[in-house]
Amino acid sequence: MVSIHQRIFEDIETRIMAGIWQPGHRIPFEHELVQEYQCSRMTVNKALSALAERGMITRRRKVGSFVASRQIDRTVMDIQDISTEAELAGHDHSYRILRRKIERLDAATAARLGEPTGADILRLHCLHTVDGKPNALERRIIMLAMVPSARTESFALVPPGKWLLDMVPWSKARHVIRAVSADAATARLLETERGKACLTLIRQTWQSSRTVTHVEIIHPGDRFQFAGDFHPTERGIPDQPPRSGFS
Amino acid sequence: MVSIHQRIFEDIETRIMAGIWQPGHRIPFEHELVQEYQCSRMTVNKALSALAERGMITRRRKVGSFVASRQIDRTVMDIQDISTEAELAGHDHSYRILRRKIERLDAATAARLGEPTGADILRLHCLHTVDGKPNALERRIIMLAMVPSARTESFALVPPGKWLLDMVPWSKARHVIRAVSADAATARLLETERGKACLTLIRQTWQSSRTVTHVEIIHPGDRFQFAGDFHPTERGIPDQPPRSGFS
DNA sequence: GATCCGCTTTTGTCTATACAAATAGATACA
DNA sequence: TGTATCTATTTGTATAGACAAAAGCGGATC
Repeated sequence: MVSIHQRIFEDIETRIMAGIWQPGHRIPFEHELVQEYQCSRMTVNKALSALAERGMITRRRKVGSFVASRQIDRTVMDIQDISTEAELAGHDHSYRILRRKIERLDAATAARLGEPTGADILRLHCLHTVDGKPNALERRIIMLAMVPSARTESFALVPPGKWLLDMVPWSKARHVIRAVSADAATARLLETERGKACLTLIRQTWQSSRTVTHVEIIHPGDRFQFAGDFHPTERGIPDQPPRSGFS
Repeated sequence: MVSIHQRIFEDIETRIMAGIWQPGHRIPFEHELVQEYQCSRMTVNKALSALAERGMITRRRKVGSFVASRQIDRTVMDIQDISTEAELAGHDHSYRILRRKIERLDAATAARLGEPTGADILRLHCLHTVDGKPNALERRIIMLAMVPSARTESFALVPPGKWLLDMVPWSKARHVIRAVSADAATARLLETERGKACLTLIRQTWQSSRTVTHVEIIHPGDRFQFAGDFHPTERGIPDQPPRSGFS
């Protein structure tokens, strides 16, 4: 069920994480692990290479492999975009523009975005469909001062998110995830009941302190979730490489 | 000077970074790359495995390898223990144990966790309060085989999340965020209406390949959100961990 | 003592082969 | 028409053997 190289990896990882093998400790040589696990050197090598890749150990020819310096604990999660993910997973994704209008920023929205009232914007509403079912409602604001070419773009062929990625460099993004109950209009579009729990992702993207775009993506709670794995193995490389006489 | 697997890795990486191969694009099969580079499949496999490890491509048997989604769609958020998070944001946090019981894993839950039925567990339910208002309902399962000392711990002084963080090393965590409607019991505890949209964070933590704990934290949608900043770096985890908190 | 040379150990890479696991697609069957 | 089974393809894992590269070590030489 669990492969040998994975088991070796985990055995060593566990000992490092549990502090049984402190930073600087020499890990058994490949040929010793070959004896211990009764497998080939390539298998051991794969496990140790993976540990080195993750920065948990450092390896030096003729010297050996050593536990790297202390770990930095971080609990991080990554969030993937549903449309891209859907395509990758072999699902059918399509979208439809519900609204496309050039407006001026009203005071309330301007305050929310931290941009001046009256700025030219393009307001876009899209409905994303995965395998024939409505999966997400996208409500986007594009700052036309930052992306003038959006003024004439129809977004008929390329979804706005993808188009913007290719078009505009960005330097910062802020994400907010919240749960909201669907209002009547949203529920109708997403083909769900009113009041249904929906997962909303809000993303605002800046290019050097000026907003490029602000997007709100609303998913029905029963059709979407964010998921991600995390390995707490960010380890620094030791400043001075360990030497043979390390105690 | 540069090894073959490294060259293959870099060739593909370059094409992905330059956008020549867009997300979703199929990467040549291993046997095709073997032909192209005139090397063995193991060498190609090493390169592609490394790309998959880095999250630049996804691989599926019988199907092939594909360019993964763009980095902006794989944003990173950090998720902390509730009490730590509340304290950081300058809020007053307290909690109350609603249930603390040693049980055996039933078949359904066991399957969900990927652990054997009948294993000894500690089931813990906590209600977290922030600034006097119920903020989160925590439903936790601790595998007693992995954390024997939890059997006698009362969790009266230290919240279970924090206690476990200090107590048990972990090597992998999986997070899932979803939106759910509150059932009657949940709504009553969280002092909200039934059917209210709630944000649920599910986290399963492993040490090696064995589950340490599984926790479900349910927040009322109007009192909580996840938020995080993200700055683009090279593909991978950003230099500075983003923040997360209330607002 | 200093320098160079070669020996040895350990990791790094590569090959050719083999079988296992997953699964899309085709085929047979109820 | 739907379901079960088979087949072919692709990735995943493992092996045994080989040579290369890095580097510590000791010895020979100046």
